[in-house]
Amino acid sequence: MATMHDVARRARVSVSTVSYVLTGTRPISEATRTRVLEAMAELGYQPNAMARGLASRRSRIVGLLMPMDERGLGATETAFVTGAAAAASAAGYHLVLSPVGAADPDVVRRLATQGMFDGVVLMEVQVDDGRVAALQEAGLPLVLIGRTGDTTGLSYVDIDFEQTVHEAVDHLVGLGHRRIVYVNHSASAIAAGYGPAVRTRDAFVAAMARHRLEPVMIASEDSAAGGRAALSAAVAQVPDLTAVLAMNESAIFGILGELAVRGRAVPGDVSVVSMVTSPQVAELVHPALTALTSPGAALGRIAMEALLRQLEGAAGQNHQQLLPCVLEIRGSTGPAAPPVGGAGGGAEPAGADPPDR
Amino acid sequence: MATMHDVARRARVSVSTVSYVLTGTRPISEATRTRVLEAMAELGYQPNAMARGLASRRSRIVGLLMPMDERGLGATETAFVTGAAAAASAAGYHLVLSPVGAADPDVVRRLATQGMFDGVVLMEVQVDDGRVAALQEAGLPLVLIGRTGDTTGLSYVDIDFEQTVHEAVDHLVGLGHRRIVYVNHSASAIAAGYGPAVRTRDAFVAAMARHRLEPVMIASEDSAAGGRAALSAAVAQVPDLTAVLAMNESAIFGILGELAVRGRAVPGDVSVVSMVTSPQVAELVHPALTALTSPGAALGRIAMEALLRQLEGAAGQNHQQLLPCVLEIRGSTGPAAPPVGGAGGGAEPAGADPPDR
DNA sequence: ACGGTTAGTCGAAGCGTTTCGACGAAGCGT
DNA sequence: ACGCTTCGTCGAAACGCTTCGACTAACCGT
Repeated sequence: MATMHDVARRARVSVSTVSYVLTGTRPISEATRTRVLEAMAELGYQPNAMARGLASRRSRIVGLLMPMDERGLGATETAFVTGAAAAASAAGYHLVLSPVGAADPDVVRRLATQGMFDGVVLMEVQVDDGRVAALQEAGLPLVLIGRTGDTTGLSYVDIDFEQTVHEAVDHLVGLGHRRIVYVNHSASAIAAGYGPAVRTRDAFVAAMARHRLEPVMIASEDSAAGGRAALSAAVAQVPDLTAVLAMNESAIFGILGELAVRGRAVPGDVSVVSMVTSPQVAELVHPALTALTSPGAALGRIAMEALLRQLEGAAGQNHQQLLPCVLEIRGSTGPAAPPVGGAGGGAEPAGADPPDR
Repeated sequence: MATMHDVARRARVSVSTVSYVLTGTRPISEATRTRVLEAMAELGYQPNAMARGLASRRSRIVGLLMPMDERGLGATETAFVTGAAAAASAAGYHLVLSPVGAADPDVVRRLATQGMFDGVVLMEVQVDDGRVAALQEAGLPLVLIGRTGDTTGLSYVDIDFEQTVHEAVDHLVGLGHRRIVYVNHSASAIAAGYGPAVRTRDAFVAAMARHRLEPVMIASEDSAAGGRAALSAAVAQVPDLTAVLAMNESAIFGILGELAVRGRAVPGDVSVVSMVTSPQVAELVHPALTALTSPGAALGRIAMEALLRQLEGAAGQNHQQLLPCVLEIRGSTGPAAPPVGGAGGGAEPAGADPPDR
């Protein structure tokens, strides 16, 4: 590995001159500049990242802090990561992936004071999140994906859940649906203050109220089995439901499966809308899902860009931005079935059509 | 940020002593050790990662090099990443995610000579991959996930595709299937020498030959639409096929959908086996998919552990390991339909739909 | 009682950069 | 022709750590 000394010697200049050529912090004559550049090329010189980091107190490394449990990442989270990674790499920064549980602010504090990160993006933020405080105390530039309850003085990007839910509900109500059930994330997620779960819950209540409808929400585990159970619970509670709104990308398939088993056609008998879903997933089933597709990669990218801006320029103001999911109407929603003839729990006139999907 | 000097002063020892306490490279008396430790605790001292890296020539950072195109990562690749990240973090290493296209060895070379990485794991290796040579020239410890054509002198872990395909074929043949079509990745992936695509193709030919059956392979784009097209092509070519073997996690849902549309029941008329698939995905559809589930996280972990071993101990020999996918029989396979009588036997409980993740 | 180890500690020399203060040589206005 | 900036360059001091070569005691066997 050639060092700056080697380059300096070969170009017959001092080390500092070489440094100035590299960083452009001081004027250098065209003549020496090219001489230095040539020397570098000839030696295949690459500046040493550690030394540079030590001397300049800027590592050009940013951290992406996220929980990483056994079940891996969902499509949306993966999109955050790839979006952020692409943005970092494009700006010449390295991106370190750090698995940090939502519950250990101490690990976060240690990371922060190691001086390895110029700044961090924190994912999967809880409404009340100790890690945020730890990071702030450490004085580390910080951008959240998601947000805490109190966001004053914080930079974040997040999905606009309120808007997203309203759009979903409006779409269904516009089709004539009145008895709409919302399948949220798990009860434990809600209890833990998981933002998306909590915010969509509240937004759903508000959206339904606006239409003078009664909001029924079911919490569901994040799995197909959870979805099946949730749909059963939904039907038990609202036997004549005509639409299901789901936030839970994992549960949605269970919901569809259970609907098929019960002989309720989609969208003939029941319309289904999936929120915060990727198009690939929505296209997987037949009929394809009407969905609110999440701007995952965009969020990751925007968060990273905001962080880098904070690192480069004036550490000035915070970047706070909400991006709604966009409604993409596909085959899983349709006009509400006409007012039910029979009452109660009766099965449906699913009739002829086999419940294939 | 407290430095070692501060700790040393407070503990009334020299800087080097503090360092020895930290690294354990030289014996330190119990008395001073505790004195130093106390000083650290009181000051909230954290060693500076950059300085340590510079002085010791070991950054404790490893790279995970992988292509990251727009469409993001599949479930299997994501599992590699999380597995590797967990292993790295458990060993006190940082993991840098570097998006590098399969086609730019120069970017890789630059990364390698920057001295930021102690070693790297390279994912999505092509059969003939310039990046491997670049990394080797740079003398950087290296482990592959996947493998090149010639693996002498290389460390890698990979899925045992040969074994996996044989198991899949044997399972189907054991159920009496004779006309089996294999849906592979896209033609362009195969042409590019994408290992999984190439190796499964060859293994499929071999496996079928062993049973004296004719191997029919269809290349399919990685999407539901691609899967539908592939199934159509398959039926066109082998109208009375009784089983489909798919390698393409994205296409599988299109295949199932198209099967349903054509009124072929799964597994009544056609059995379906999905290879290199995660249980979550397999469970998404109804009936759940018989699948060969990929040991994704395990591969990531093993690769990382092999790399770290190489970093710590003797840079000795290479770690070369193949892990087969394990067959998990679910509802999508069954006995072959009796020698063709009529076609459509009636409606089916078709099945299928689902998602990714 | 004496050279030879060994345990425990220190001081200083790096590691490869950045960055600060200096300094000579031009170039400027007047 | 005079001081004054500005330009271009240099040397040296950090940055916070690891590591090497000493050095001092205590301990060993003989």
